[in-house]
Amino acid sequence: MKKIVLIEDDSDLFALLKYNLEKEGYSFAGSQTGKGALDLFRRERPDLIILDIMLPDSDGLDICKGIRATPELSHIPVIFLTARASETDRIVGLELGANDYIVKPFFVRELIARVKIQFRGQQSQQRTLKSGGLELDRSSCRVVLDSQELQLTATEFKLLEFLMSRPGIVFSREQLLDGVWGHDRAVTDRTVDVYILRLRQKVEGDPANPLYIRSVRGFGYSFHHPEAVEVSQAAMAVSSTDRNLQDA
Amino acid sequence: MKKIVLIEDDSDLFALLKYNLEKEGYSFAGSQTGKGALDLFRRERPDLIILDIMLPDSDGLDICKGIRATPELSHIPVIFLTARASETDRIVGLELGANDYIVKPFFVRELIARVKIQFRGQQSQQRTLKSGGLELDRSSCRVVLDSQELQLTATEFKLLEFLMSRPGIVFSREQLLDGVWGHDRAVTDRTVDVYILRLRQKVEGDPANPLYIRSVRGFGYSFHHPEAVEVSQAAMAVSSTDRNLQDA
DNA sequence: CGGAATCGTCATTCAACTGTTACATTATCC
DNA sequence: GGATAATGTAACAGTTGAATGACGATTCCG
Repeated sequence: MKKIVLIEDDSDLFALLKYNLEKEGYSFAGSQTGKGALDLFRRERPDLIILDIMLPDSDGLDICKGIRATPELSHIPVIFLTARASETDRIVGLELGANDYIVKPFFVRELIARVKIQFRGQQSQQRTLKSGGLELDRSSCRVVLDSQELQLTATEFKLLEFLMSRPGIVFSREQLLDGVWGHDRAVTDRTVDVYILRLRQKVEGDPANPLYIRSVRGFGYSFHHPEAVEVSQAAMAVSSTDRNLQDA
Repeated sequence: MKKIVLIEDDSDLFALLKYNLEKEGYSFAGSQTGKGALDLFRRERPDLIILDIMLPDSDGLDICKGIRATPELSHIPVIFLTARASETDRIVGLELGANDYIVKPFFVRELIARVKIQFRGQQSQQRTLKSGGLELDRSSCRVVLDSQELQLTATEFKLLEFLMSRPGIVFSREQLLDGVWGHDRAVTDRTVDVYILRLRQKVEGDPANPLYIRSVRGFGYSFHHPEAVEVSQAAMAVSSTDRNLQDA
């Protein structure tokens, strides 16, 4: 369930959007004042922020700057909401790091549509993730290894899905806990190790020689990148020229 | 450089956008007719498509549907451009898979800003650092030298990343300890020497003649500036020619 | 209710990494 | 050239980090 936080001082609009967003199935939180907005974000860890620019007590642009400057918030998409329609206002808003900019008055359904867009691209809408003999189907929550179905638990599945959807990228235990267990977790980071172990026991033919899940000492874990080999081969073609130069 | 393809029948607007997008440094292609648009996309493989909805010969919405239905194109972001401003039109456009929707008349700078948004996130920070045959990938924590992967420890990696991300700049041991080990370190500054040594043993072909990591006596260490490397390689190429000449 | 599956934690083990030291080597200055 | 300081290098002992097996707690399900 995606969580949205709204900062909007107009009570009518606030209620209207709250109603519609909740009806769409989003988890909702909000405030009618800009004061303490950043603290609210840190507490709620929303997946999307909708921000009125003109607030009586503070400037939405400043809040946005604050979001982008806070490491644990900087990745969250921001949609600006405003009555200002001048060119410079729009540009400033967008260039400040907003992901979208909606001018009042607007259609609620358009806002909903634009909210959905922010969530679309994030999850590589692929229904199935494949790598080598490993295949994960999101819609049926099934994992198949070499045409043999595996029995994964819910947590194991989510962890594998998280890793497979971002192949090659190394995640710290912290990031994995955030992504798989959720930010309001109460879980030790060592737990990740254990789940990686359990996953490997099911997924890897030889758990001692992991083919899919890589440990990166001091950093975390990553899923094997399918293109890693291709890339290094391409690099070889190029760099051989360099080597010839040096050899000469 | 990112490539953008524009489908827009209005000659004035087409020329205006072409001019501005190219001025922004984007590679540009386009057509003033909707016919054959999908073929154009398949040929050009753009990173972004800007699509007028109202075309004399075809419907932009259909083209968008076609994009989303074509596997090799489906991931490409689409921005709709249109004079239609009714609610249903906007919703349909957005829900059809468009990533943004701009109503005419619009400000060119706003369009540019919205184009940039589509590309943001993809390259929030430089993912890979390159210099000569040395390549460091931040997201996968990998280092490749002349197409051969190196096994670096966490500290070695962080040190190399620190230096490579600021090529040419000389850092004192103090600064390196702050940047790599953190402010709350309890580490002797001679430790830096040892890690530089270990890095050189892995990174430099000939540790006695460092190509990448330079010692600056009395000050500290620095990574070779990319241009400096090129120059030295160029010099090497020249001198080898000389040698060959003399040998001949 | 009972049993099984799942969850999260803990303690242990071992290999790898870390940081220090001592000593060798090199550069710099007079 | 020789004294001196800075850097390079090798070896070491302590520490850390990841893999692993075992354990109690919780949830699920009949």
